[in-house]
Amino acid sequence: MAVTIKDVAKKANVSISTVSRVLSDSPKISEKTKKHVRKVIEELGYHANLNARSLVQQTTKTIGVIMKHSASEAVHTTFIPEVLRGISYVCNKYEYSIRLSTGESEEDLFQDVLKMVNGKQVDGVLVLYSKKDDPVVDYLIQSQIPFVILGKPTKDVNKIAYVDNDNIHAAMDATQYLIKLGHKRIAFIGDDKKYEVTNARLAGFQQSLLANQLEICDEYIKNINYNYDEGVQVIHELMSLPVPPTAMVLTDDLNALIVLSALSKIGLKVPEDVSVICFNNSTISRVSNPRLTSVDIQIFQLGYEAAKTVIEQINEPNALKKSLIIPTKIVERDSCKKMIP
Amino acid sequence: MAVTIKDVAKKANVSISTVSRVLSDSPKISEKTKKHVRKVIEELGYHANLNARSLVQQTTKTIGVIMKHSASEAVHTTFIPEVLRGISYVCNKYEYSIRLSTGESEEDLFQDVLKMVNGKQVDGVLVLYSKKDDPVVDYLIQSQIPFVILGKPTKDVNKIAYVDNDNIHAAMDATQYLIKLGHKRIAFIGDDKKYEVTNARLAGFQQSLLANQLEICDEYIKNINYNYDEGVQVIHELMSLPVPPTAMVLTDDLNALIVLSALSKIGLKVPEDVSVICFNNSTISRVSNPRLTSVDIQIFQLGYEAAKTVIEQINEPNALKKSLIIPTKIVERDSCKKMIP
DNA sequence: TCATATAGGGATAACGTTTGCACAATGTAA
DNA sequence: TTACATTGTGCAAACGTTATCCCTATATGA
Repeated sequence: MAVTIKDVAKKANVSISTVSRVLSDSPKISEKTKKHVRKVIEELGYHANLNARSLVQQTTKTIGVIMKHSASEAVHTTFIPEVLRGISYVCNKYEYSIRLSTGESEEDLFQDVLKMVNGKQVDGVLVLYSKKDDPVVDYLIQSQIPFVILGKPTKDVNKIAYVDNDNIHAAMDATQYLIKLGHKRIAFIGDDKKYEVTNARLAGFQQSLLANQLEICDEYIKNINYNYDEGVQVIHELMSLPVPPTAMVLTDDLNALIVLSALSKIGLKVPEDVSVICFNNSTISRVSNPRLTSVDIQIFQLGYEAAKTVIEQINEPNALKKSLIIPTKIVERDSCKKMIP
Repeated sequence: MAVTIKDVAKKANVSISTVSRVLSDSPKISEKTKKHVRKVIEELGYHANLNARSLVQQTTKTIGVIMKHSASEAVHTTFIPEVLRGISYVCNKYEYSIRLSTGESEEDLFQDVLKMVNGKQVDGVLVLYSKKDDPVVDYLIQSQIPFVILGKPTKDVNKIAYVDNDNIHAAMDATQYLIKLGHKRIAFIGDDKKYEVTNARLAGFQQSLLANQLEICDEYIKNINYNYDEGVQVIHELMSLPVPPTAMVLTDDLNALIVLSALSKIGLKVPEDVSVICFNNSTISRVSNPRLTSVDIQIFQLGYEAAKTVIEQINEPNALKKSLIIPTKIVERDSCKKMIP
């Protein structure tokens, strides 16, 4: 059996209250006693049982991190490790730990969240995606637990704390970037339409075209679900159009990698024949061939701020549900080229 | 305040023991009472406090997953999401949940493990890497907690349960594959030498050369740490050798992607000028340009089996510390070519 | 001298469960 | 009728902490 506070108390010849106070470095205990108790703790290799502590303190020092359900194609993205890195960084700093959702299907995921929250296993929750009619978010609101969404909520925007990029603007910037290079026929290739990011970016793309009096052509709007064959198909459709696009906006760099390959397969060169700009600026953008001009959404920072916001919400549950917009920046590399008129 | 078992008991006019028994579907309770209590539970929206349960049952139904420390470059790999997917799958099935390590440095990581294990927050631990002189593993052994390593332990192989590929053999296969295509000058580019995988693969590579009476040339052995510039540098060094290699074995497909770009940068084509085979067969291999011939190490399966083994160890702590070798398979794509003599 | 702070630490009631034991009510066998 | 299982339920002791209240010296001030 593990060594408990009682064992320490007995061996140190003090009460368990004293040991507990030493643990929390209470000023009510003399330095002498502290030193003595600490020595015994050391000797016995004692470590507090955090479940017991959670039980009485009604707090777990743990946040629940909800990823997309694991059957989703999007979990392959380099987004996950990087955002986790940002979250870890903060959690480590504030001495919080992470409980990860394991749901395979959306329903599993929901049950998982239920268990975490109702089971009092977490003090707050961080949802790494945003989509319409998400039962998870509805439940979180109702449960009153502190939580933040990484992404823009689809409703109750004022009641929910969130951390996001301004994806509409970012997409406008990206599109504008291509337009400035002289491109007029620009395609948009998104990923999973279920999630809000994709919609926001599409909206930005369209607004930018409108603002520049360019025609919005439905045939230029596609999506790929991180699947090679699908990518080949989409590129085929796009490039065999009577008037094919000369540039593309991609919402993810893994998809951009696919597009790069698909274009090469039909003998088209980037950026000579087609310019490509993508979102995320993850490692992939930096190392592909050609290297991708990419909208840096600062994934680490997103995770960092999101985690920080959750912890702040936990510590001040009645504080304003503030939302944070992380700036984006276009990182120019080798995948875009000026149109020769 | 949250609704507790007492509230349910009161409202249902039964004792808390009865409610508890209904919760665990004990045969000692009549169907009638069960139905009634369940209805009350539903009405009140009651859900057991899992901390309290953990405390009395001395079990958490949670496993701790230890990644490499988050400052490590390797966390960018597509390995993480995929292995997490495998782990999630199993955890979900067995109703376990995941607590993730958050350590940024190696020391942080160690403290994190200490906290998890000593704090009784997990029933078992899954270590996602293997390296020499790892205090984490030493501690896990000493603490007697069930744990498994994903990778080959550097010592105490018989006392530690692990799940791994046969990396030596896999590397031999990969090398042999190139040799069969007629290559005689083969380079090896690993990643972080700190971890055991890299060493095993290097060993396999060298053994294969030996077995084929090919010279092992130190200048052909390099490594890249998921960094573009480093990759460019390494490729430069390699290809400006008096006798440059005609083929390469890479230990990671993200690194292979870098190599692809670096080669292209100096005007060399894959597979025409240089053949490339890599490990992991993650999404990247499938979508790069050219698509990479890759050793499929079955990442999902690794995660799946590792998690399953931990849970088995938890349920039967005295069972043999069995180890599992997940088979590998070369997936042929477009990055290797027969040498024209 | 007495009254009164004050510092240091002990007892004990929570926290929300599970579970071994006791026990009442009912059924069954002799 | 008595004795004894059987079935269903309640009581209360754990689990390992924290936190509130309380007590006892000793020091301080008048």
